[in-house]
Amino acid sequence: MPRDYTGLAVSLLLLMSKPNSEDTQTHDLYAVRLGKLNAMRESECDPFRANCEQEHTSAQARALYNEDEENSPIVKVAGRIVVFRLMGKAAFVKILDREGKIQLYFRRDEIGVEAYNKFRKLDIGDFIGAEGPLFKTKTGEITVRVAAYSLVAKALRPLPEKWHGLSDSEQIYRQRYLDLIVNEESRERFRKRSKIVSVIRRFLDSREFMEVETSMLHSEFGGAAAKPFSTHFNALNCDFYLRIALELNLKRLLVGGFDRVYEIGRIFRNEGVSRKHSPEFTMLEIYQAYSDYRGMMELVRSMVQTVCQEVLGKTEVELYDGQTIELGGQWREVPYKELVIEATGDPEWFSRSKDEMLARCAEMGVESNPAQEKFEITNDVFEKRIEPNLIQPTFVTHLPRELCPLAKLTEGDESTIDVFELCIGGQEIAPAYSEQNDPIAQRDMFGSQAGDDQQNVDHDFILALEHGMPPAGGIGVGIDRLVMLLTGATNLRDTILFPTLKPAEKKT
RNA sequence: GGGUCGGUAGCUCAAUGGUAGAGCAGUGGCCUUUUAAGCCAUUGGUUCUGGGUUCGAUCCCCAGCCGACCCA
Repeated sequence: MPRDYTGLAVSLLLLMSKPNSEDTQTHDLYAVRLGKLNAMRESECDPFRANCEQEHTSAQARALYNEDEENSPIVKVAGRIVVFRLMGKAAFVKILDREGKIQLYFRRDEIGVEAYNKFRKLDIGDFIGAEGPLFKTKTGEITVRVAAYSLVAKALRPLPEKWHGLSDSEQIYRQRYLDLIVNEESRERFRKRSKIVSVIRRFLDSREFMEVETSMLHSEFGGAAAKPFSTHFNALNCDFYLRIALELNLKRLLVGGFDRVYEIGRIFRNEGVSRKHSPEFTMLEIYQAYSDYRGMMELVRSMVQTVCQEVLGKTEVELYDGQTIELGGQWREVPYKELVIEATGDPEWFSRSKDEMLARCAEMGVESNPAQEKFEITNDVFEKRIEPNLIQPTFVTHLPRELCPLAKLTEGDESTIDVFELCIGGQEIAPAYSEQNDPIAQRDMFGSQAGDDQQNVDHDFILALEHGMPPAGGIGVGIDRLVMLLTGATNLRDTILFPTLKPAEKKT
C-alpha cells in the first residue's frame, strides 16, 4: 500500500492532465522529476531507500587505485550526482560525497540494458550508490567502472548551474545547502572552520583547561559594552537577556575553584550588521588562574600558531587583497600610547585639551563626536588610523583604563590597564586582561561607569568576587574573525553557516 | 539609521520606451573513455511588489520589500 497519498494524487493529476505523456513535455522541472519518482514507485523501485552502504569515500576509493587494473579492488561509493554526461550506450557521472567528487563510468554492456535504461532517467541531484573496479581514463582520471548501482534518494529540485555555481548572496545565505553542494570553496571554508574549532579544543585540553557551558539567558547583561536582545520566560514570568559575553560566569567559576576554564559559545549583540559584525557570533573565552595578561600572550600566540599550522599546514596566511601575514615566531608588542603618539605625530597628545584633540582629528580626517570624552576621541584615532594598519600580528598593550572596567590597573601607571588587544590583518582578534579580582575596585569601576544608573552594576558578580578570586589572565577570541583570517573570507557572514537575515516573503 | 548599487527562465547573465534573449539545466533524438563533453531539435517568463508618467513601461518617475557594498 502506498504510504504517500499526496504523491499518488499528484501523479494521478499529472496523468489526467497529460494523457499523452509520451510525446508531450512539461516545462516544470519539479513536475518532470515528480513524474519520474512516481513512475519508479509504480515499478516497485523505491526512490528513497532505507539505506545504502558507503564502504569508501571518494578519497578512500581513489587511494586504492593501482596500475594493475586487471586486479583492481572493488570499491563501494555513494553520493549525490553533480555531473551527468550521457553518451549513448555509455556515460560518465560524478558524485559528490563528504570528501569530494569521484567519477563513475557506466556502460550498457556491463550493467545490462534494463538497468542502463533506468540509469538514463536519473537526474543531477539524485543520490546513488555504486560499486565496481577502478581504472584510469584516457585523460588520467581515476574512475569507478560501475558493475552495479542503485538510486538511494531522489531529488525533486534541480541544482544551480554547474559552472558558475550559486552567486546570488541572498540565496547563498538562505539556502546554504545549495551553496555547499555547488560551491567548493564554500564547502572548504566551513570544513576549515570546524577543524579550527576542534584544534582549539585539543590545544586547550592539552594545557589542562576544562571546557564548560554556562547559561545564555541572563537576568543582567554584563561583561561587555553592547546592547542585548531581550526575551521573556513565561514560566517565571520575567524578562531575560541573551548573553552579550561569557566573562562574568566564567570568572564565577574561577571563584568556585575551576582554575582553568574555557567556553566556546554563541553570544548575541543587538547592534548593526556589517562585513565584520553579526548579531550572533561565536566567542571563545579562556580564563587561567595564577596567570595574567602576559601569560595570555604566550597562550594565544601558541594557540593561533598551532591552529594555523594544523589547518593550513603553514604559518603564513594570504589575505584576499594579496597581503601576506606571517603568524610564526614572536609577535610585535607595542603600548597603545606609543601607537597613538606615532599616528598623531604629537608626543604631548595625552596632555592635550579636548579641543586640541578634536582639531588634530579634523586635520587627520578622523571624524570624532565633540560630545565624547578624551579617551573616546583617542580611541577613534586608534580604530580609524591605527588598527586598520596592524596587518602583522601585534599585541597592543596598556590601553587606557576607561576602555575596560574589568581589568587590573598597571602598576606604576594608574591611567592604563594590564591588557593587550591582539590585532591581525587590521582587525581586532582577541582582547586579554589581567583580570580584576579586587571587589572594592571592581565596584568603584562599575559605579563610575554606570553613573546614576546603578541597575547596570552586577551586584551578584561583586558578591562572587567578595568571596575571593585568584589572580588570573583572561582572553576572548572572536572565532568568526579568526576563521575569516585563516580562510581569507572577506565577509563575516561567509564564515557563518546560517547568518541572520530578514525573513523572506512567503511564497506559496 | 544614511548613501550607492542590484532584483529579468530552475541557475549564471544579456537586452530594449513598441510582442524579452543566450549559456547551463529540462524534454526528444544521435553518440561506448567524457572533463564546462559534442551535434540536431525543442519547452520554459507576474522582467521583486504597488502606484504614476505614456497611445504603450521590464526599461522613465515615486513608494515599498529583499539583498550587497560603503558610511554611522
